[in-house]
Amino acid sequence: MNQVRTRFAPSPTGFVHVGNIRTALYAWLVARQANGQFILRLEDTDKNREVAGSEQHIIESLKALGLNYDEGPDIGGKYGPYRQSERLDIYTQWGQKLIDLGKAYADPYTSHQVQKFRDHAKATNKPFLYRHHRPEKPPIWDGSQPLRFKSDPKKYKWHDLILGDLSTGPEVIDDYILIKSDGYATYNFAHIIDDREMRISHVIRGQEFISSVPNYLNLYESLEFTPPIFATVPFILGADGRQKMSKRDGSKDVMDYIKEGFLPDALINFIASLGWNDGSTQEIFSRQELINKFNLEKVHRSSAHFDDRRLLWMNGHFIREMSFKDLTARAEPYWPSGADKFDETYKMEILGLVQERLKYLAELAELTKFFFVDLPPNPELIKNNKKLSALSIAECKNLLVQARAVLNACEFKIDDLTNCLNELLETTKQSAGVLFSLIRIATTQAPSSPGLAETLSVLGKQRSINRLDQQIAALNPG
RNA sequence: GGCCUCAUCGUCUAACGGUUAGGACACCAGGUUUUCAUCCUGGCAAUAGGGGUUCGAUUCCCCUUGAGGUCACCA
Repeated sequence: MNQVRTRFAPSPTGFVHVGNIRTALYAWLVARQANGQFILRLEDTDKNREVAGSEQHIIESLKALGLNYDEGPDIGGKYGPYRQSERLDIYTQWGQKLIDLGKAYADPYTSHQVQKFRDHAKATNKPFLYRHHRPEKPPIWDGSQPLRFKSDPKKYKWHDLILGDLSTGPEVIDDYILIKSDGYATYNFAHIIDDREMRISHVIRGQEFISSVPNYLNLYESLEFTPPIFATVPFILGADGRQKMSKRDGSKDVMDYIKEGFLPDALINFIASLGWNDGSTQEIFSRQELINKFNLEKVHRSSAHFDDRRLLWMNGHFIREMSFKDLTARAEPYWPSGADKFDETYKMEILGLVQERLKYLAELAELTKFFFVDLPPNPELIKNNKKLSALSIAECKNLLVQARAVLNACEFKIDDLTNCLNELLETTKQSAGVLFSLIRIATTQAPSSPGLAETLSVLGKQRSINRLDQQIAALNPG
């Protein structure tokens, strides 16, 4: 019936990490599933913590992941402005209304005095409640003092789509600050006004807010607002830490994952399944499947750990599944230096060989370097190779000389190469493990490569023979 | 300390109160004529502890333990 409208409301204090982006993703999925709207709102009411460039960075991150929003600070919308710093007069009006209702008052204490109250509470191991110090005759609010909510402590029971039925006693209700002495509203006030004015239907946010909900309920009542639907998403914890993932403990900027060549769809799939599952054993979901199947009520109540290894696997899976055309476009920025001197056909052949072994696109450079530059022979590669340990340098050299002769007489098509290599196995009486390792090292100077025949075929005859010659020349027995 | 939340393999997770507690990642072993990767097969590995309720508990209730959040003129 009612239009579904969800929002992502970050504060511009830096980048967006995986924990943040998950609440954004869930909100986005809920909106898209219901053909509703997804809104970006910037909670920039703390000038001290603001980090320049954050807004752009957050927008860039959402776009990179394909989490498009219908209304936001850069694109506007029917219920703007979408930066809280531009909505100050709205908060002031509602603040004044609360004063008129006898539900808000000016805080007469200095922050030093309040701190003393707080210290006392702490020293006696009691939770701090400002309302125990509520002034009897507060001054007229002139904007220079903080404006506090005059709470009405009582028990609350409410429903959370994820956590279920929740309840608290009156002891958690307090007189909190609505508008700071610098004129900016606090989150606790601003988001309630904005959610109302922006017609937000579902408030999807992290667990850190759960203990504030009863206070919000108290304010909704005073304002005679119908509360939105709540969905409280648990934390994502760091890989080995138990702490909530945050910017402090080194959690990565999602843009870093994008830059390393993690695919948006893989990232979305991975993040969505961190704490959500449709009840089946399905692991891989397309974006559309996620939209169709996502359900807030199936989001876990417990927090999940972030495990890169699973992300790596999933990203590799998406890379292998993607069309070659898409891969070509995505891979473009990741070629090793020097690759631009080669033609597209050559690059495409190489990309075809490595598609199944890329875990993230930034690996492309390292994996394909030898296709573009002649690396100097590295004696360590032969020396450290287990299969080659039984051979002397002279024997290696001899085998390579024979290989060079046969390959030099070979057409460099896959079939021809396979035949030549098989012939070589018979004449040299070597196992494939030994012979092919040797040739592979000589022609690639890399610890690993795609299959030998494929690699040689793409490398081409001249380059391959040259490299064999180089390796042979570098092998000096004794 | 008060209040609140959470608890299945190392990790992500499945299981109308009835399953040999399933799948995936990772790891280990084997296979697909070299390596790495892919793919296939197999293996290792969990219901935090204790009480109830019940014919029967991973599942419902209570306690304990452990973990996290919150008690800001931060969000």
